[in-house]
Amino acid sequence: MTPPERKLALKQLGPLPIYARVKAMVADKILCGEWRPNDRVPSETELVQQLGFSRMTINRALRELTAEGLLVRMQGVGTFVAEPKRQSSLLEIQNIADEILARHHQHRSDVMLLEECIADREQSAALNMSLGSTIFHSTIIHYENDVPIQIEDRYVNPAIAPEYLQQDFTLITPNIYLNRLAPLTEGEHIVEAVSASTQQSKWLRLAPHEPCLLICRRTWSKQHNVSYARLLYPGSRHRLKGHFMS
Amino acid sequence: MTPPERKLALKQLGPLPIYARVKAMVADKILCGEWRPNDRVPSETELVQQLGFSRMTINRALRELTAEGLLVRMQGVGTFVAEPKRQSSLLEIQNIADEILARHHQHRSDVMLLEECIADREQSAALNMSLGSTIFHSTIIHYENDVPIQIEDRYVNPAIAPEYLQQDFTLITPNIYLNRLAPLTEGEHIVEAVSASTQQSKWLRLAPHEPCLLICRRTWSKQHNVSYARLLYPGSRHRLKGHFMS
DNA sequence: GAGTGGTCTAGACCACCTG
DNA sequence: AGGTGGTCTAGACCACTCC
Repeated sequence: MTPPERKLALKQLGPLPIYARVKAMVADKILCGEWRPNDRVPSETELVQQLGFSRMTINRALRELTAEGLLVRMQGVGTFVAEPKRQSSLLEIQNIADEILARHHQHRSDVMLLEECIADREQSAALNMSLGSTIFHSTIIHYENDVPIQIEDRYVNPAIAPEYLQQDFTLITPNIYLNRLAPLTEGEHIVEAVSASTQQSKWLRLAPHEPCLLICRRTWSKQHNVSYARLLYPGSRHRLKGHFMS
Repeated sequence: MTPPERKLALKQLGPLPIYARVKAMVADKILCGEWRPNDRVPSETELVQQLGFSRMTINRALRELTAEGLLVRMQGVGTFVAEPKRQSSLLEIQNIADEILARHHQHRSDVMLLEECIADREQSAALNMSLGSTIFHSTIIHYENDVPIQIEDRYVNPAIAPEYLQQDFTLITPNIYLNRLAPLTEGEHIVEAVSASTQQSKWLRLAPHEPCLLICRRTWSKQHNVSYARLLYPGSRHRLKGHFMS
């Protein structure tokens, strides 16, 4: 690709700021395997010439990718693709339907809500969108042998999954559906213990004051923020387990 | 402090780059409590005038502090001190004292119990010892700035740490002590949400029915099972966070 | 409209590494 | 010496929020 074409391609990537588009381009080459670990990445000067943006902008893109662990930089030497990180089983994104089937139990889900909504502060922050954007929202109850085991509240970036509201989530979980559209490359979990609301208690058939495990999971596909899920489990019916070695 | 003095103070901070010194100054004011959560931080323009550096430099400092979670910024509104987060990594075995010190807070612990006991079914299974073996047991409350944040119930294999009962665990955490004796090579976490007992509620100063996060952690050193810890956190005062890439 | 943060530029100087 | 990343500046334009 000649420099002007490359610049054009970057410009077509959407309304993202330039540094973000440069990040996306570089991350893409790394994640799709075109640039392999320990490969040398073009220098800032080269990218300035190739892409036609100022060095500060290129520098910001590469600096942030370094902070995110995709690149390694050495002053006086150059910029290189980092070795991929190890992953932990505790953090595996598991599809709840598969998890239940693996226990040889039956999985069923009820879709309680499937709507367009306006992102509030928490949701917009989690999806990295501006406050008041239109996003998709689903609320689904998952059952294991007819015992409710999870309430899945999911907020989805409509740019990634424009047909989200037309899906039948009793047949396919949002997790699987989204993974087909945009294979996830990155995720973040926050786990905490909370009390359930009255509505949630009813849906999960909880004993009074029964504690719940709340897992807030944000997922990315390449540089795009795909969805934000709040998974609520009855404390008595679910645990998270993880194993690691050093 | 007048602007010239402030700039001087920053210059004396050492050979760090300017943006890092600005970060340190701002972080310092937040962590020492001079700027409290939700306080407004001077705008970029104000800092440019007060400190005499260019706006790009100030911007980088504030942007990185935002990424680190110390600040929250809203376009058109301003920059504010973020609510402190109490969270730890899902992946790493962290020593709670270090974790608290990393937040620039004070750590203190009370030893409530330090005894020899007979392993019950759960404990013997966790330590892979026979039912009825003699094991060591400690119960310690950890405080962050005098707020109780964790009850650590730990069961230890006496073969690995014969002097366990003679230690002063207000000076060194069991975690560190054991790690020195037998560096851990393997671990397992089980995370769940539970209610606290009456005694635990009292120790942690919990509101009625406040849910808690329970982390049961087994650790190994080489082939030897070292200890089994049950870490109980108030749900409102602690989260677990994990990040991964594939 | 005034103030805020978000971004971008064109140039500059420096420390560092390698030939 | 020449290329690399690391930093800094002075100015600019924009989108956003609040009054």
